[in-house]
Amino acid sequence: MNTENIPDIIVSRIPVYLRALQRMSENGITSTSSQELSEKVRISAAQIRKDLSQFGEFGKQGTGYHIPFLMDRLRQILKVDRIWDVAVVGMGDIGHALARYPGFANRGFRVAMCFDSDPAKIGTKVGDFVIRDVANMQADVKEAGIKMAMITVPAAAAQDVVDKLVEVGVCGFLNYAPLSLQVPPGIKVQHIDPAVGLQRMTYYIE
Amino acid sequence: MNTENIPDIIVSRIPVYLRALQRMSENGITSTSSQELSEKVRISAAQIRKDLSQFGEFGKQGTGYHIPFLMDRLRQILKVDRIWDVAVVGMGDIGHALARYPGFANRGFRVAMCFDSDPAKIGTKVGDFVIRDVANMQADVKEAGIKMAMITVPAAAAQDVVDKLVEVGVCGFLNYAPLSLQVPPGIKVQHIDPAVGLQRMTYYIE
DNA sequence: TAGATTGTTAATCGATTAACAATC
DNA sequence: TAGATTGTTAATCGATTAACAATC
Repeated sequence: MNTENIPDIIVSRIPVYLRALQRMSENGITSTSSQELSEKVRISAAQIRKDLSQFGEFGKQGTGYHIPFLMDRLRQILKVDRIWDVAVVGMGDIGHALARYPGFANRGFRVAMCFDSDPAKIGTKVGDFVIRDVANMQADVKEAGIKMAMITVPAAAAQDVVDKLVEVGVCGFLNYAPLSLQVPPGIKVQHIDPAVGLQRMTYYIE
Repeated sequence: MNTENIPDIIVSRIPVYLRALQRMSENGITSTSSQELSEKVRISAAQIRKDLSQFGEFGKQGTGYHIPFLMDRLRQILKVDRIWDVAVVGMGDIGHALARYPGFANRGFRVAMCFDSDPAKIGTKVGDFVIRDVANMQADVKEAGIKMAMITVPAAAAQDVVDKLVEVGVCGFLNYAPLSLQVPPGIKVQHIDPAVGLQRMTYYIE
Protein backbone atom coordinates (compact mmCIF):
# COMPACT_ATOMS: atom_id res chain seq x y z
CA MET A 1 0.00 0.00 0.00
CA ASN A 2 1.61 3.23 -1.20
CA THR A 3 1.39 6.25 1.07
CA GLU A 4 4.32 8.30 -0.29
CA ASN A 5 4.05 11.69 -1.95
CA ILE A 6 0.30 11.87 -2.10
CA PRO A 7 -0.99 15.37 -2.97
CA ASP A 8 -2.41 17.25 -0.03
CA ILE A 9 -5.73 17.76 -1.76
CA ILE A 10 -6.25 14.01 -2.01
CA VAL A 11 -5.33 13.41 1.62
CA SER A 12 -7.84 16.08 2.62
CA ARG A 13 -10.68 14.18 0.92
CA ILE A 14 -9.99 10.83 2.58
CA PRO A 15 -11.57 11.85 5.93
CA VAL A 16 -14.72 12.83 4.03
CA TYR A 17 -14.88 9.43 2.35
CA LEU A 18 -14.25 7.74 5.67
CA ARG A 19 -17.02 9.71 7.37
CA ALA A 20 -19.54 8.71 4.69
CA LEU A 21 -18.45 5.06 4.86
CA GLN A 22 -18.75 5.06 8.63
CA ARG A 23 -22.28 6.36 8.33
CA MET A 24 -23.23 3.72 5.76
CA SER A 25 -21.64 1.08 7.95
CA GLU A 26 -23.70 2.18 10.95
CA ASN A 27 -26.77 1.82 8.75
CA GLY A 28 -25.87 -1.80 8.08
CA ILE A 29 -24.59 -1.33 4.52
CA THR A 30 -21.55 -3.50 3.78
CA SER A 31 -20.62 -2.63 0.21
CA THR A 32 -20.74 0.36 -2.09
CA SER A 33 -19.59 1.66 -5.47
CA SER A 34 -17.75 4.83 -6.46
CA GLN A 35 -21.05 5.95 -7.99
CA GLU A 36 -23.02 5.53 -4.77
CA LEU A 37 -20.32 7.13 -2.64
CA SER A 38 -20.18 9.99 -5.13
CA GLU A 39 -23.81 10.84 -4.45
CA LYS A 40 -23.20 10.87 -0.68
CA VAL A 41 -20.10 13.06 -0.69
CA ARG A 42 -20.78 15.13 -3.82
CA ILE A 43 -17.42 14.33 -5.40
CA SER A 44 -17.28 12.74 -8.86
CA ALA A 45 -17.04 8.95 -9.05
CA ALA A 46 -13.95 9.21 -11.28
CA GLN A 47 -12.26 11.37 -8.68
CA ILE A 48 -13.07 8.95 -5.88
CA ARG A 49 -11.66 6.01 -7.85
CA LYS A 50 -8.56 7.99 -8.75
CA ASP A 51 -8.02 9.13 -5.17
CA LEU A 52 -8.36 5.63 -3.73
CA SER A 53 -6.16 4.08 -6.42
CA GLN A 54 -3.27 6.33 -5.28
CA PHE A 55 -2.99 4.15 -2.20
CA GLY A 56 -3.74 0.71 -3.59
CA GLU A 57 -6.43 -1.43 -5.17
CA PHE A 58 -9.25 -1.48 -2.66
CA GLY A 59 -12.16 -2.43 -4.89
CA LYS A 60 -13.22 -5.26 -7.17
CA GLN A 61 -14.33 -4.80 -10.75
CA GLY A 62 -18.01 -5.52 -11.10
CA THR A 63 -18.81 -5.41 -7.40
CA GLY A 64 -17.33 -2.20 -5.97
CA TYR A 65 -15.88 -1.74 -2.49
CA HIS A 66 -16.36 -3.82 0.66
CA ILE A 67 -17.01 -1.13 3.27
CA PRO A 68 -15.36 -2.68 6.36
CA PHE A 69 -12.22 -3.45 4.33
CA LEU A 70 -12.08 0.03 2.76
CA MET A 71 -12.63 1.71 6.14
CA ASP A 72 -9.76 -0.29 7.63
CA ARG A 73 -7.46 0.78 4.85
CA LEU A 74 -8.43 4.44 5.00
CA ARG A 75 -7.96 4.43 8.77
CA GLN A 76 -4.48 2.98 8.32
CA ILE A 77 -3.64 5.61 5.70
CA LEU A 78 -4.80 8.45 7.94
CA LYS A 79 -3.16 6.77 10.97
CA VAL A 80 -6.47 6.83 12.82
CA ASP A 81 -6.32 3.07 13.33
CA ARG A 82 -5.15 4.17 16.80
CA ILE A 83 -6.30 6.77 19.36
CA TRP A 84 -4.55 10.15 19.40
CA ASP A 85 -4.49 12.18 22.58
CA VAL A 86 -5.36 15.82 21.99
CA ALA A 87 -4.97 18.86 24.26
CA VAL A 88 -7.50 21.71 24.37
CA VAL A 89 -6.10 25.13 25.22
CA GLY A 90 -8.61 27.82 26.14
CA MET A 91 -11.72 26.74 28.03
CA GLY A 92 -14.29 29.23 26.81
CA ASP A 93 -17.51 28.10 25.16
CA ILE A 94 -15.72 26.46 22.26
CA GLY A 95 -13.13 24.71 24.44
CA HIS A 96 -16.01 23.49 26.57
CA ALA A 97 -17.84 22.10 23.55
CA LEU A 98 -14.70 20.37 22.26
CA ALA A 99 -13.97 18.79 25.64
CA ARG A 100 -17.39 17.15 25.56
CA TYR A 101 -17.65 16.54 21.81
CA PRO A 102 -18.92 13.00 21.19
CA GLY A 103 -17.61 12.80 17.61
CA PHE A 104 -13.95 12.20 18.44
CA ALA A 105 -14.05 8.80 20.10
CA ASN A 106 -14.98 6.74 17.06
CA ARG A 107 -12.77 8.68 14.71
CA GLY A 108 -9.40 8.25 16.34
CA PHE A 109 -9.15 11.00 18.94
CA ARG A 110 -9.51 11.56 22.66
CA VAL A 111 -9.32 14.84 24.51
CA ALA A 112 -6.67 14.16 27.12
CA MET A 113 -6.06 17.53 28.82
CA CYS A 114 -7.65 20.97 29.03
CA PHE A 115 -5.84 24.20 29.85
CA ASP A 116 -6.79 27.76 30.69
CA SER A 117 -5.05 30.78 32.17
CA ASP A 118 -7.99 32.06 34.22
CA PRO A 119 -7.50 31.30 37.97
CA ALA A 120 -11.27 31.15 38.34
CA LYS A 121 -11.40 28.23 35.90
CA ILE A 122 -8.24 26.35 36.85
CA GLY A 123 -9.10 23.38 39.04
CA THR A 124 -12.78 23.33 38.07
CA LYS A 125 -14.22 20.44 36.10
CA VAL A 126 -15.45 20.26 32.51
CA GLY A 127 -16.92 16.87 31.72
CA ASP A 128 -14.34 14.42 33.08
CA PHE A 129 -11.49 16.92 33.09
CA VAL A 130 -10.03 19.16 35.71
CA ILE A 131 -8.94 22.34 33.94
CA ARG A 132 -5.17 22.72 34.25
CA ASP A 133 -3.06 25.84 34.55
CA VAL A 134 -1.63 26.85 31.19
CA ALA A 135 1.56 27.76 33.08
CA ASN A 136 2.23 24.01 33.34
CA MET A 137 1.17 23.29 29.78
CA GLN A 138 4.60 22.61 28.34
CA ALA A 139 5.57 20.17 31.08
CA ASP A 140 2.21 18.38 31.07
CA VAL A 141 1.99 18.02 27.30
CA LYS A 142 5.59 16.90 27.00
CA GLU A 143 5.21 14.29 29.71
CA ALA A 144 2.06 12.89 28.12
CA GLY A 145 3.69 12.84 24.66
CA ILE A 146 0.77 14.68 23.12
CA LYS A 147 1.15 15.47 19.41
CA MET A 148 -2.04 17.39 18.65
CA ALA A 149 -3.77 20.41 20.12
CA MET A 150 -6.91 22.46 19.61
CA ILE A 151 -6.41 26.18 20.15
CA THR A 152 -9.42 28.15 21.37
CA VAL A 153 -7.71 31.06 23.11
CA PRO A 154 -8.18 34.71 22.03
CA ALA A 155 -6.35 35.79 18.87
CA ALA A 156 -3.80 37.81 20.84
CA ALA A 157 -2.67 34.73 22.80
CA ALA A 158 -2.81 32.06 20.09
CA GLN A 159 0.61 32.44 18.46
CA ASP A 160 2.40 32.30 21.79
CA VAL A 161 0.52 29.16 22.85
CA VAL A 162 1.34 27.50 19.53
CA ASP A 163 5.04 28.42 19.75
CA LYS A 164 5.22 26.90 23.22
CA LEU A 165 3.50 23.70 22.11
CA VAL A 166 5.71 23.32 19.04
CA GLU A 167 8.69 23.46 21.41
CA VAL A 168 7.44 20.40 23.27
CA GLY A 169 6.67 18.35 20.19
CA VAL A 170 3.09 19.14 19.18
CA CYS A 171 2.91 19.00 15.38
CA GLY A 172 -0.79 19.29 14.53
CA PHE A 173 -3.02 22.23 15.45
CA LEU A 174 -6.72 22.75 15.04
CA ASN A 175 -6.95 26.54 15.28
CA TYR A 176 -10.16 28.29 16.31
CA ALA A 177 -8.50 31.69 16.83
CA PRO A 178 -9.35 34.14 14.03
CA LEU A 179 -5.86 34.54 12.59
CA SER A 180 -3.33 32.61 10.50
CA LEU A 181 -0.71 30.96 12.67
CA GLN A 182 2.98 30.99 11.77
CA VAL A 183 4.56 27.56 12.22
CA PRO A 184 7.85 25.93 11.23
CA PRO A 185 8.03 23.49 8.29
CA GLY A 186 6.52 20.12 9.07
CA ILE A 187 3.98 21.48 11.54
CA LYS A 188 0.39 21.22 10.33
CA VAL A 189 -2.44 23.65 11.01
CA GLN A 190 -6.11 23.36 10.17
CA HIS A 191 -8.32 26.41 10.63
CA ILE A 192 -11.87 26.48 11.85
CA ASP A 193 -13.57 29.87 11.67
CA PRO A 194 -17.35 30.04 11.46
CA ALA A 195 -17.33 33.68 10.32
CA VAL A 196 -15.05 32.76 7.40
CA GLY A 197 -17.41 29.90 6.59
CA LEU A 198 -20.38 32.28 6.46
CA GLN A 199 -18.44 34.88 4.45
CA ARG A 200 -17.65 32.24 1.82
CA MET A 201 -21.38 31.92 1.16
CA THR A 202 -22.77 35.48 1.29
CA TYR A 203 -20.91 36.29 -1.95
CA TYR A 204 -23.32 33.98 -3.77
CA ILE A 205 -26.55 35.12 -2.12
CA GLU A 206 -28.62 37.76 -3.92
CA MET B 1 -15.76 46.67 -9.84
CA ASN B 2 -16.21 43.26 -11.44
CA THR B 3 -17.84 40.52 -9.38
CA GLU B 4 -19.02 38.18 -12.14
CA ASN B 5 -17.82 34.65 -12.73
CA ILE B 6 -15.09 34.62 -10.14
CA PRO B 7 -13.75 31.11 -9.42
CA ASP B 8 -14.93 29.64 -6.14
CA ILE B 9 -11.40 29.10 -4.94
CA ILE B 10 -10.68 32.82 -5.18
CA VAL B 11 -13.87 33.81 -3.38
CA SER B 12 -12.95 31.40 -0.60
CA ARG B 13 -9.66 33.21 0.01
CA ILE B 14 -11.15 36.69 0.29
CA PRO B 15 -12.46 36.16 3.85
CA VAL B 16 -8.95 35.12 4.88
CA TYR B 17 -7.47 38.31 3.45
CA LEU B 18 -10.18 40.33 5.10
CA ARG B 19 -9.55 38.72 8.47
CA ALA B 20 -5.83 39.53 8.29
CA LEU B 21 -6.53 43.12 7.20
CA GLN B 22 -9.00 43.56 10.03
CA ARG B 23 -6.36 42.42 12.48
CA MET B 24 -3.75 44.78 11.06
CA SER B 25 -6.29 47.57 11.13
CA GLU B 26 -7.03 46.93 14.82
CA ASN B 27 -3.29 47.20 15.44
CA GLY B 28 -3.26 50.65 13.89
CA ILE B 29 -1.65 49.71 10.58
CA THR B 30 -3.16 51.62 7.65
CA SER B 31 -1.31 50.31 4.60
CA THR B 32 0.26 47.06 3.44
CA SER B 33 1.78 45.30 0.43
CA SER B 34 1.04 41.97 -1.19
CA GLN B 35 4.38 40.83 0.23
CA GLU B 36 3.50 41.74 3.81
CA LEU B 37 0.00 40.27 3.55
CA SER B 38 1.53 37.13 2.06
CA GLU B 39 3.55 36.54 5.22
CA LYS B 40 0.45 36.92 7.39
CA VAL B 41 -1.84 34.61 5.46
CA ARG B 42 0.76 32.21 4.01
CA ILE B 43 -0.42 32.65 0.44
CA SER B 44 2.01 33.83 -2.25
CA ALA B 45 2.17 37.54 -3.01
CA ALA B 46 1.57 36.86 -6.72
CA GLN B 47 -1.57 34.96 -5.85
CA ILE B 48 -2.87 37.72 -3.61
CA ARG B 49 -2.30 40.35 -6.33
CA LYS B 50 -3.94 38.12 -8.92
CA ASP B 51 -6.92 37.39 -6.69
CA LEU B 52 -7.53 41.05 -5.86
CA SER B 53 -7.09 42.14 -9.47
CA GLN B 54 -10.04 39.92 -10.45
CA PHE B 55 -12.31 42.43 -8.78
CA GLY B 56 -10.63 45.72 -9.64
CA GLU B 57 -7.50 47.78 -9.07
CA PHE B 58 -7.32 48.25 -5.33
CA GLY B 59 -3.62 49.08 -4.92
CA LYS B 60 -1.14 51.67 -6.08
CA GLN B 61 2.17 50.84 -7.72
CA GLY B 62 5.03 51.70 -5.45
CA THR B 63 2.95 52.06 -2.29
CA GLY B 64 0.75 48.97 -1.97
CA TYR B 65 -2.77 48.86 -0.53
CA HIS B 66 -4.56 51.32 1.75
CA ILE B 67 -6.10 48.99 4.34
CA PRO B 68 -9.38 50.81 5.12
CA PHE B 69 -10.11 51.17 1.39
CA LEU B 70 -9.26 47.55 0.63
CA MET B 71 -11.35 46.30 3.56
CA ASP B 72 -14.33 48.32 2.31
CA ARG B 73 -14.03 46.82 -1.12
CA LEU B 74 -13.63 43.25 0.11
CA ARG B 75 -16.63 43.69 2.39
CA GLN B 76 -18.69 44.89 -0.56
CA ILE B 77 -17.56 41.94 -2.67
CA LEU B 78 -18.47 39.44 0.05
CA LYS B 79 -21.68 41.38 0.80
CA VAL B 80 -20.69 41.71 4.44
CA ASP B 81 -20.99 45.48 4.24
CA ARG B 82 -24.32 44.75 5.94
CA ILE B 83 -25.46 42.53 8.85
CA TRP B 84 -26.88 39.10 8.04
CA ASP B 85 -29.28 37.46 10.45
CA VAL B 86 -28.43 33.81 11.08
CA ALA B 87 -30.45 31.05 12.74
CA VAL B 88 -28.91 28.37 14.95
CA VAL B 89 -30.66 25.00 14.95
CA GLY B 90 -29.69 22.58 17.70
CA MET B 91 -28.78 24.02 21.07
CA GLY B 92 -26.24 21.51 22.35
CA ASP B 93 -22.76 22.61 23.36
CA ILE B 94 -21.87 23.82 19.87
CA GLY B 95 -25.14 25.68 19.35
CA HIS B 96 -24.57 27.27 22.72
CA ALA B 97 -21.07 28.39 21.76
CA LEU B 98 -22.28 29.80 18.44
CA ALA B 99 -25.12 31.73 20.06
CA ARG B 100 -22.59 33.51 22.25
CA TYR B 101 -19.70 33.69 19.75
CA PRO B 102 -18.19 37.19 19.81
CA GLY B 103 -16.56 36.90 16.38
CA PHE B 104 -19.70 37.39 14.28
CA ALA B 105 -20.64 40.99 15.10
CA ASN B 106 -17.72 42.72 13.41
CA ARG B 107 -17.70 40.39 10.44
CA GLY B 108 -21.22 40.86 9.13
CA PHE B 109 -23.37 38.42 11.08
CA ARG B 110 -25.77 38.32 13.99
CA VAL B 111 -27.39 35.28 15.52
CA ALA B 112 -31.06 36.14 15.38
CA MET B 113 -32.86 32.97 16.53
CA CYS B 114 -32.07 29.66 18.20
CA PHE B 115 -34.09 26.46 17.87
CA ASP B 116 -34.19 23.09 19.56
CA SER B 117 -36.61 20.17 19.70
CA ASP B 118 -36.07 19.30 23.37
CA PRO B 119 -39.03 20.44 25.53
CA ALA B 120 -36.63 20.83 28.46
CA LYS B 121 -34.67 23.46 26.51
CA ILE B 122 -37.47 25.28 24.69
CA GLY B 123 -38.27 28.52 26.48
CA THR B 124 -34.99 28.64 28.43
CA LYS B 125 -32.45 31.34 27.72
CA VAL B 126 -29.02 31.16 26.08
CA GLY B 127 -27.27 34.49 26.18
CA ASP B 128 -29.92 36.95 25.00
CA PHE B 129 -32.05 34.34 23.27
CA VAL B 130 -35.06 32.37 24.32
CA ILE B 131 -34.72 28.95 22.70
CA ARG B 132 -37.61 28.42 20.28
CA ASP B 133 -39.46 25.26 19.37
CA VAL B 134 -38.13 23.78 16.14
CA ALA B 135 -41.76 22.97 15.29
CA ASN B 136 -42.23 26.68 14.56
CA MET B 137 -38.90 27.02 12.75
CA GLN B 138 -40.27 27.35 9.23
CA ALA B 139 -42.78 30.06 10.16
CA ASP B 140 -40.32 32.00 12.33
CA VAL B 141 -37.47 31.91 9.82
CA LYS B 142 -39.73 32.82 6.94
CA GLU B 143 -41.26 35.75 8.76
CA ALA B 144 -37.85 37.10 9.73
CA GLY B 145 -36.55 36.65 6.18
CA ILE B 146 -33.49 34.78 7.40
CA LYS B 147 -31.15 33.54 4.64
CA MET B 148 -28.46 31.72 6.60
CA ALA B 149 -28.45 28.97 9.20
CA MET B 150 -25.98 27.03 11.31
CA ILE B 151 -26.89 23.38 11.77
CA THR B 152 -25.74 21.71 14.99
CA VAL B 153 -28.32 18.96 15.32
CA PRO B 154 -27.43 15.23 15.34
CA ALA B 155 -26.52 13.69 11.97
CA ALA B 156 -29.81 11.80 11.77
CA ALA B 157 -31.84 15.02 11.96
CA ALA B 158 -29.68 17.37 9.88
CA GLN B 159 -30.94 16.63 6.36
CA ASP B 160 -34.56 17.08 7.39
CA VAL B 161 -33.83 20.41 9.08
CA VAL B 162 -31.98 21.62 6.00
CA ASP B 163 -34.78 20.54 3.64
CA LYS B 164 -37.28 22.46 5.75
CA LEU B 165 -35.12 25.60 5.82
CA VAL B 166 -34.50 25.48 2.06
CA GLU B 167 -38.28 25.47 1.61
CA VAL B 168 -38.56 28.80 3.43
CA GLY B 169 -35.73 30.51 1.58
CA VAL B 170 -32.55 29.78 3.53
CA CYS B 171 -29.71 29.48 1.00
CA GLY B 172 -26.53 29.27 3.06
CA PHE B 173 -25.75 26.58 5.65
CA LEU B 174 -22.89 26.18 8.04
CA ASN B 175 -23.08 22.49 8.81
CA TYR B 176 -21.64 21.00 12.01
CA ALA B 177 -23.35 17.62 11.61
CA PRO B 178 -20.89 14.90 10.55
CA LEU B 179 -22.34 14.16 7.11
CA SER B 180 -22.53 15.69 3.64
CA LEU B 181 -25.83 17.46 3.10
CA GLN B 182 -27.80 17.16 -0.13
CA VAL B 183 -29.06 20.53 -1.35
CA PRO B 184 -30.60 21.87 -4.58
CA PRO B 185 -28.51 23.93 -7.03
CA GLY B 186 -27.84 27.45 -5.83
CA ILE B 187 -27.87 26.52 -2.14
CA LYS B 188 -24.46 26.79 -0.47
CA VAL B 189 -23.07 24.60 2.30
CA GLN B 190 -19.88 24.98 4.29
CA HIS B 191 -18.82 22.11 6.53
CA ILE B 192 -17.18 22.35 9.91
CA ASP B 193 -16.03 19.07 11.38
CA PRO B 194 -13.24 19.07 13.95
CA ALA B 195 -12.62 15.33 13.57
CA VAL B 196 -12.10 15.78 9.82
CA GLY B 197 -9.72 18.64 10.59
CA LEU B 198 -7.67 16.41 12.88
CA GLN B 199 -7.73 13.48 10.43
CA ARG B 200 -6.29 15.76 7.74
CA MET B 201 -3.18 16.17 9.87
CA THR B 202 -2.47 12.75 11.37
CA TYR B 203 -1.52 11.46 7.92
CA TYR B 204 1.59 13.65 8.08
CA ILE B 205 2.63 12.87 11.64
CA GLU B 206 5.23 10.14 12.17
C1' DT C 1 -21.54 -15.93 -20.07
C1' DA C 2 -23.37 -11.08 -19.56
C1' DG C 3 -23.36 -7.17 -16.74
C1' DA C 4 -21.18 -4.16 -13.75
C1' DT C 5 -17.58 -1.52 -11.99
C1' DT C 6 -12.85 -0.89 -11.11
C1' DG C 7 -8.11 1.09 -12.05
C1' DT C 8 -5.69 3.71 -15.35
C1' DT C 9 -4.58 6.40 -19.39
C1' DA C 10 -4.74 10.44 -22.09
C1' DA C 11 -7.04 14.75 -22.77
C1' DT C 12 -8.86 18.69 -20.83
C1' DC C 13 -9.32 22.10 -17.79
C1' DG C 14 -8.03 25.35 -14.30
C1' DA C 15 -4.87 27.30 -10.90
C1' DT C 16 -0.36 28.98 -9.64
C1' DT C 17 3.95 31.11 -10.45
C1' DA C 18 7.47 33.93 -12.49
C1' DA C 19 8.61 37.86 -14.72
C1' DC C 20 8.23 42.49 -16.02
C1' DA C 21 6.18 46.72 -18.06
C1' DA C 22 3.51 50.25 -16.10
C1' DT C 23 3.27 53.67 -12.82
C1' DC C 24 2.84 55.73 -8.30
C1' DT D 1 14.34 61.11 -10.39
C1' DA D 2 15.03 56.50 -8.17
C1' DG D 3 12.85 52.95 -5.77
C1' DA D 4 9.04 50.21 -4.87
C1' DT D 5 5.14 47.61 -5.91
C1' DT D 6 1.16 46.85 -8.56
C1' DG D 7 -1.56 44.55 -12.34
C1' DT D 8 -1.05 41.44 -16.04
C1' DT D 9 0.87 38.24 -19.33
C1' DA D 10 2.69 33.92 -20.60
C1' DA D 11 4.57 29.68 -18.93
C1' DT D 12 4.26 26.09 -15.84
C1' DC D 13 2.26 23.10 -13.01
C1' DG D 14 -1.27 20.24 -11.12
C1' DA D 15 -6.00 18.55 -10.76
C1' DT D 16 -10.15 16.81 -12.90
C1' DT D 17 -12.69 14.38 -16.26
C1' DA D 18 -13.85 11.17 -19.83
C1' DA D 19 -13.27 6.94 -21.72
C1' DC D 20 -12.29 2.21 -21.78
C1' DA D 21 -9.62 -2.12 -21.26
C1' DA D 22 -9.30 -5.24 -17.59
C1' DT D 23 -11.66 -8.25 -14.77
C1' DC D 24 -14.67 -9.73 -11.07
